[in-house]
Amino acid sequence: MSEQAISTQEERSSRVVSRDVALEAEVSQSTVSRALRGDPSISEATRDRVEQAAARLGYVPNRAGRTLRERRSRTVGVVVQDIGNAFYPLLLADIHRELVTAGYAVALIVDPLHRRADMSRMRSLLDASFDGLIVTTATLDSDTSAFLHRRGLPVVLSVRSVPGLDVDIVESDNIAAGQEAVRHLLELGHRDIAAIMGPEVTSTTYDRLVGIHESASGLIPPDRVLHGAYSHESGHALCRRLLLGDRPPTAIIAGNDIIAIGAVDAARQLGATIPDDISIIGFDDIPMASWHSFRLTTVRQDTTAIAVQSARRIIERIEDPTCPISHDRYPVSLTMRSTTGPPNGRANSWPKTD
Amino acid sequence: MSEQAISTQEERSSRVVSRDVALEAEVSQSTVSRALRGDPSISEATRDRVEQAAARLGYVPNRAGRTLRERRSRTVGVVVQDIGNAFYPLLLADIHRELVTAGYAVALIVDPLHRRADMSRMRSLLDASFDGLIVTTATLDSDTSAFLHRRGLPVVLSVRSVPGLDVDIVESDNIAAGQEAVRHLLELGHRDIAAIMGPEVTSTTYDRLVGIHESASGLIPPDRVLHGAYSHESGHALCRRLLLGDRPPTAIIAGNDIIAIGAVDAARQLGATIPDDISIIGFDDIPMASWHSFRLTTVRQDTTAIAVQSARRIIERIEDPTCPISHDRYPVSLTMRSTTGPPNGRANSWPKTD
DNA sequence: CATAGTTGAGCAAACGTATGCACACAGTAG
DNA sequence: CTACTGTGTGCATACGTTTGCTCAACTATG
Repeated sequence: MSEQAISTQEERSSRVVSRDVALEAEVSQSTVSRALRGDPSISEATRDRVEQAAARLGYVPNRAGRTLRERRSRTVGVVVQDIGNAFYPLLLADIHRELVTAGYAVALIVDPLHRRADMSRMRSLLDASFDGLIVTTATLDSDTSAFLHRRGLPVVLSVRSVPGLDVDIVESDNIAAGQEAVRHLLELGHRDIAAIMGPEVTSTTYDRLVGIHESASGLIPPDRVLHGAYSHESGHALCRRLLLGDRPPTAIIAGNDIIAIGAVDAARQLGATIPDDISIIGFDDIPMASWHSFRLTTVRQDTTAIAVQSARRIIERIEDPTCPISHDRYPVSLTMRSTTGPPNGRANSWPKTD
Repeated sequence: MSEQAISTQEERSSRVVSRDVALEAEVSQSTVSRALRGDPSISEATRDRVEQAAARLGYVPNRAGRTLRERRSRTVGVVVQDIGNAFYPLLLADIHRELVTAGYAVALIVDPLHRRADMSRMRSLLDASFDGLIVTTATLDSDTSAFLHRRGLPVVLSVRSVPGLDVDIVESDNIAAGQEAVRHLLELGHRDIAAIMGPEVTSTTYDRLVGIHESASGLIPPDRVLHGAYSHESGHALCRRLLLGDRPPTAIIAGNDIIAIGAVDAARQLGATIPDDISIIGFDDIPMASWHSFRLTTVRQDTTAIAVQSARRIIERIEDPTCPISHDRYPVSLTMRSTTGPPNGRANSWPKTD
């Protein structure tokens, strides 16, 4: 009871709690809560008084207290694998904007979730810090998302999917994307096509390959399909290997734009002219693809739409856990630029440099 | 008291709390807490029993509860302006790794903090969600960081700084960086140098310009210094303006690598040869700078060191708020690649295309 | 004037955790 | 056999919110 004596005005700097506001406004603590949350059962006069007191003291409600009481944190975790990859920041920015607008905070979880080993870090996702999770790192060989989901945590799989899971999924029509890429190259007259894809365990690579093989009808044998990371480095190295090999292809399908740009760099480094000597096509259409130095032909995916929808889905699922599972698959579209063209008949004039 | 009857085994899926574990292990709730936190006053036998019970039930401590009780969230907020900018994901990845290793969670705050207007969102940073903040968006004209800091929230300014603030700062020696860039160009023989910088209100641009002017000793008049966003687009547009203007410079200093690459793209688009017709130098040395298509000469800053140090500083400050203010300034180094060379005497052969 | 209805605000109980303090029990020394 | 140290647990409280319920004070109505 002696605390009342102490709490005057000078204690503003550190932590002001609702009881302090209550004292200042000469009401009860519950009235402060209600007034600030806009409860209609509080008279306008009281509300004013409370709001002014709160402003005077610089009160801001403690999140942990609210979370504990409400049993919801209003925070969504976004799991990303490699934010160094230009694609993810893009996605993240849109997801973030959407979630913040809806009143949710965003926690970033950079993580090699796919490794089963790291259970301890996975556990920590269950500590009720998050009302839900947007997972962009799902892999076909991992049951992580399934595990989280089974534990009752709302989960949305974004960009990548896992089949046979009763989880919301937001992705592109990657099979169509693969088909589109091949169709474009076939129309240009290419018959000798290779692919530099991402990890086999990602649905993006898997589905795009399905589409590729569907449209190429046997034209692309398994040994023409290489796998690596979704990185510039990988695209560079694997393209180099292809071009320096026995029988260089006339066209390369890259697993995404970053790989494609790596491939472009490797080809140029070897003295090849794009698209005359070698055509290269990517997926995604990240901003970089349109830069003048690349002008990359690519199968565009609507990243913004996926981001926005992922955010909306997770919110929907959080607020009504029983709503029906959804599977959104967004259409893709070919964006023609300057890295693809008809194959030339002549013998290749490269490598010019070693 | 009747709850005891209900809580058997089946309630695992949703939320298991420490009291449930207590019942399962036949100890008190406090013993569960102590056992799981490794309190030495708990006997090994009991600890084992508790741990097994916890495992059986899949218990994971509730973060909000702990935060409330401990009055610390073990969460650090990282404020970023534009994660679409390749530089920030890079920084973020390192910061994230470091913080997570130290047991802190990372919250991403993408934010135009510099606008005074948006006080409401700033307030929410004070809700005790964060034990501290790493701010990478500080601008010279904003008192946001000062405000947060004055409210007792530990703050570290990373990458960008604000002078005259008693806040920890981790940045590069940007004045030296500016000097270095100019020195390199002067040594190559350039006398007609222009600059395409970032926003004037950022310390990075400000300091680099200070260094530039110091070393150029009047060689670069104010009208040769352009300002824009730290973006490819801005670099592209401003470089184009320079090259199409009355008296194109022989060299351009770009505010960072993204701007530089934008400039490179613009120059190439106009048919200029780099570095023969125009030399371009950037700052940062992001991975992209070394890609074969650019091979950008740039003044390297040690992003990883800054990231790691920022993380360590904020932790230090959180755990001992009274420790002395630090100001780390990391050295930079010129990385010579292929976008700079001696100016050619000939009349420019471009623009070749309109 | 008494009673019912309406409005506005307070009391108190959670939410799940960590921890100071009390205390029971064993073992040793007196 | 008593007293006295440890050693290991449990009790109870506090962290800051939100909210169901109670209740006082009015106003309107019979």
